[in-house]
Amino acid sequence: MGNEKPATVQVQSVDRALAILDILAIRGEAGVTEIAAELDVHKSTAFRLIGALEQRRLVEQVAERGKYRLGFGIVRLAGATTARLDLPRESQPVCERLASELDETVNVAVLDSGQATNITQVYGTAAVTTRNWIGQRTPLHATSSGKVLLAWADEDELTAATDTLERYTPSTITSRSKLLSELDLIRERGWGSTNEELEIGLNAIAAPIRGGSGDVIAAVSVSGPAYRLTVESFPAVAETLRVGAAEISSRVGYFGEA
Amino acid sequence: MGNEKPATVQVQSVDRALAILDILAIRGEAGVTEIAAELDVHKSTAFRLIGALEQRRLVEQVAERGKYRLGFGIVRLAGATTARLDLPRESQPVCERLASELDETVNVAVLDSGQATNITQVYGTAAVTTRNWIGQRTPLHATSSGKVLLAWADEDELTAATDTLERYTPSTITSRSKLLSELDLIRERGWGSTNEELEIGLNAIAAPIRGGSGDVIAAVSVSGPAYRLTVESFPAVAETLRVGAAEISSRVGYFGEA
DNA sequence: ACGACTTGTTGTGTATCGCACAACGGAGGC
DNA sequence: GCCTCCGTTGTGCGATACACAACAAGTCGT
Repeated sequence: MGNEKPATVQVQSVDRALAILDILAIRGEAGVTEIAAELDVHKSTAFRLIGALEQRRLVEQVAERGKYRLGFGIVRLAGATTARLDLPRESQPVCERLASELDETVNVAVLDSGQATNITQVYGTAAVTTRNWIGQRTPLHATSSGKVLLAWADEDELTAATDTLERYTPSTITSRSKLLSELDLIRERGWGSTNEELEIGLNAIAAPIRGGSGDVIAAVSVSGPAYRLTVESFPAVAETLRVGAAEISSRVGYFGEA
Repeated sequence: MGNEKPATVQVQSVDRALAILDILAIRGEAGVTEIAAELDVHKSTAFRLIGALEQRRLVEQVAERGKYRLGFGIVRLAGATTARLDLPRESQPVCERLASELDETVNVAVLDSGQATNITQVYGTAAVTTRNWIGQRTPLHATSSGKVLLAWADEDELTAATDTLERYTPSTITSRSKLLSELDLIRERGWGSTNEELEIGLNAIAAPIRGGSGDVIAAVSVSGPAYRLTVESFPAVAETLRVGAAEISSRVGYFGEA
């Protein structure tokens, strides 16, 4: 955790405390000794840091002298953020309808420091489904949401994201020029897709969600196994998705042309 | 901000950083100098602390060299919390229906370190309405939600909350024995109310929301001006609210008797 | 029932790091 | 063009975060 040197000067103890939040987000719950090991600090250090988070209710103890988990202070802070929190809330019912209609997993993701972060997820009814993506970050060039977010990203974000393109499957796009062509196509037709580019057997389609100012602020996607979500079905599924994306956009304040 | 001595030893810089999150939650956005003044630290100190939060995406800068606001890292952490995040999400549609049906502001609040914290709010249609409570904390003894949460609180929470009872209006209950009697009545009939106890002209009614284990985890309330939400209307409104509370309870996993 | 082990928690001295200070660059207003 | 204010940066120093030692409590095996 501490082996990567941050780009900017930062406050070590604050960074450690925030790392604890990430650890608890990933693990659900964890004890002092576990967290100390993960942070590579003494357990008394971890204990004090957890105490500081506990004081502000960002962390709470599950049981007396037991494990810790994220506290309601996180939700309280999230509740106080700007309308961007509306996105998970407003997209939820639309995602439920899309999941029901398309019978596959539906996600909403936002661009967050060089990766796509999933904030909403609704499963289809099939037993064979995708895993839980919420809170997880996925590479931009190898996901349908990521490509859509890149298609409307600013120059800096695009440059940073196309610096190195990691290959995940034989189908992953690792050529910058090929990726840029694909982004042109996405902007033109209004949707993006991946065909076994992140994972063998996994396909996905995504459409842009716009904010009040018309900028693309998120992407809604549907994903599923390639044998169900076939390439031939992409245009039809994309059309349904674009309707849903337009509805989410209007719910968060975008009333322009969709 | 730093004038109250915390009950437990804590990490000063971590506490300051978390205080910044609270400042940004309250103000929406703030600059370095503003935050420094609020924390009573040098602006370079504030700048470093903000930088540490920015590194972890809990804070982001609105514009280059400009003000800061809470970042998407908060939502990502919130998205990773346990089912308790479901409460805002699951209560939203029920609150919308209740607001439509009762035509007053509907809130959901949880007990959070000696106060009621509002996590969901839906307005009625009237032009005369209440202000936004989300993320804000209200005193337990002077709000309907607070009383309901107290009625089912454990002994420690109850003792702490009834230590000093601040008077907000001539009607505020400031007698501990009188408050305890009121809590008995609330448990008996299943709802609580305030009649101009927090603010002149403001009335409210609340009902308990139960979690999977049957414990009371939140309260749903309706509030409005006293001339509309009259004391005579309380029992009927309370009944509607209890139905809504039961529905929210079942949505978050409570299937016992309601 | 008891001993061993592990974990959470606490007191404390010290070295590291958070801090304020001084200074700079940029933006905005006059 | 100058002044003011704010965000940002480099740096020395003392306050605080840290590890260490130790203790209390819970769990498990015998």
